Amino acid sequence: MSWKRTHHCSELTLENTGEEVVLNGWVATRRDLGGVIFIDLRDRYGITQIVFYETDDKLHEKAEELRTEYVIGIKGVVEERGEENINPELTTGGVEIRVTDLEIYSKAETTPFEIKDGIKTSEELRLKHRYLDLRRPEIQDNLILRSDFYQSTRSFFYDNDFLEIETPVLMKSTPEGARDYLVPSRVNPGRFFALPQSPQTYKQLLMVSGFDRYFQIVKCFRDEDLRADRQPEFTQIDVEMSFVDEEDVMETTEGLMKKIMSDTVEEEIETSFERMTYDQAIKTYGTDKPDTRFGLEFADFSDLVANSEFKIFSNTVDKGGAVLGITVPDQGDMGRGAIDRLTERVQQETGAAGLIYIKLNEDDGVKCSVGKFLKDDTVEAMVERAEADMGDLVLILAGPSTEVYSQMGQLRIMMGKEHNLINEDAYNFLWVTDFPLVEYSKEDHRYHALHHPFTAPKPEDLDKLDEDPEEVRSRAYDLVLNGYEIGGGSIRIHNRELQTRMFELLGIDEDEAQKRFGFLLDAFKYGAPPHGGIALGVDRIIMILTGGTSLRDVIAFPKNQKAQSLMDNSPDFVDEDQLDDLHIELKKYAKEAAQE
RNA sequence: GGUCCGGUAGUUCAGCUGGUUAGAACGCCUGCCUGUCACGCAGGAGGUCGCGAGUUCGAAUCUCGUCCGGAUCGCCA
Repeated sequence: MSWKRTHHCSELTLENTGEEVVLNGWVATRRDLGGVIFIDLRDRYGITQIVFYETDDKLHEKAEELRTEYVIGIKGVVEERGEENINPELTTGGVEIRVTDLEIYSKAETTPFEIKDGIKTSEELRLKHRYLDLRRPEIQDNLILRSDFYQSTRSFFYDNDFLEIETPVLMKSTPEGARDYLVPSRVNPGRFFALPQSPQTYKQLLMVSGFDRYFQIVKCFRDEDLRADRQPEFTQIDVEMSFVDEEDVMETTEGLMKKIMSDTVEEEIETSFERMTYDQAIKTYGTDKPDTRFGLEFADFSDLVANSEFKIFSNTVDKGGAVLGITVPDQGDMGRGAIDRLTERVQQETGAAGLIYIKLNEDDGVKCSVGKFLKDDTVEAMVERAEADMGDLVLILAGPSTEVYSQMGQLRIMMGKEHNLINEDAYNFLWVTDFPLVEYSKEDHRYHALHHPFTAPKPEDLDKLDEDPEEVRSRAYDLVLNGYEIGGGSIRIHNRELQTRMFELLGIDEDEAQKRFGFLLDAFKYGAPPHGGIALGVDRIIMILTGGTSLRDVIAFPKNQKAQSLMDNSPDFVDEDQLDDLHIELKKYAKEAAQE
């Protein structure tokens, strides 16, 4: 039996002085001074110092047994600490509990790592003993914020007439897009369910059913390789609305984010968010998810150097490529060695062929690394366009358009981080709009939907759908926060004919379309409202709000880079019987692995 | 699947031009200590140097292979 606690560990203050209390918790630290033993008692709310005195000899003797991470209950009296003994670090720092009775609920072995913030232990060890890692206050705080986030989200949607409707976790596999996680069907030999990459088709069907405004906090699954900001199972806020256009969805999303920011991190943010077209984003930041917390926007020198004698520049422009520059402030005095190292790094990390620069400093004036091939007034014009001042450094890359923008984008981020140009306290929300509807895949020799096959094209671009599909813009929008894509959505196609045309464009013929998405096309026959929506990445947003850089710190039980759970060792091999039930036979190499 | 980085005490790391008994800090254990809160002091235990092979008189150190972890590219509509 455990004693019922009267308070938690961050509750007691001077106002409670003299009260008899019961506390439960874990021993965080023990400071045994001989005649007196101090214990920091920890629970998820905080820490309270409890004290054992030698004069209570039996109790003191028992207290000497206490070790880190023992789980205990104590009865005691709240006492005021002396002036010089107050600990300003703790909310309970003005008091301590003079223990009158002690119960040890559970002893603990020495933990593989210390239960405290800021540990340097490998992620492997932390994941293996995740239940211990989750005791650490900084991880607990992340999950507490996550809980607030859910609360805030539900309250926002409830207040705005949205319905929370669950969609199936076992659904039809749609090979379009990411790889599906498959679940075999015992009752239907040879058939498989897929876990949803997103409830996309279901939420559209809910619109057809007339549910008008839907949201769901939902797990999604993608069987692709992992990154620090990518887990195989992740959580989305999935939203769909009928009789709306882009503006309505964006406005709703902004309202949601405003409330979440206020409820979780107490930031009162401004709406409406900044907007930028896809084209603009690529041309000024080299990415469709620009981090606008710092400048370093691209300057395009292509026209200035098109006819220059420097062949790398003129040839690049001839072939339709671009010559781009960014101005790094106050780095005009960068030495030769540093620039060489930077060049090598840029080549290695971005794949750029080389790095050209213009240095502006008091000693050398304006100095371009390829100055002898360029006219002075060309360099001057470049400096002017780059808006570079004395003391600045202009970094230049040249190459095919398909590569140079993204390379420059990477270089921009590299410089932003290296020279501390990023305002870490800022939350920069940004809408990116006017995405291309499709892009051509050289690998598959066909067009791929940039967003998904249900995204509506812009009406004014419809006439280009057949002869110039890559020029067609879509009614899609992405929400970007501090350089992370935190959400994306679109106005959908609600017309059967247009949807069929779209499938055709993507190389999915009528039969195939009917087989894969027939249910959706059929639904559209019976009166589909215009509709659109968005999906927001919960894990990523929380990662940003908690100031982290890894999704693993905001998910209670995450997977490692190989999509395994190190704690419970999943995925794992299963019995032959189980496979038999599922009508599955392993390939030879898989069987061998299973037998090891 | 490719590239890069790492694997030495419970933890973080040092040792790596090959050479006596593999070190430090934190943690852990024991003792002392009545005002600590990173308690202090004294002492102590703790190692398959990821694994396998090779080179060598001799390998933590060099070579190859392999396993494990991470970052990144491909991939992620």
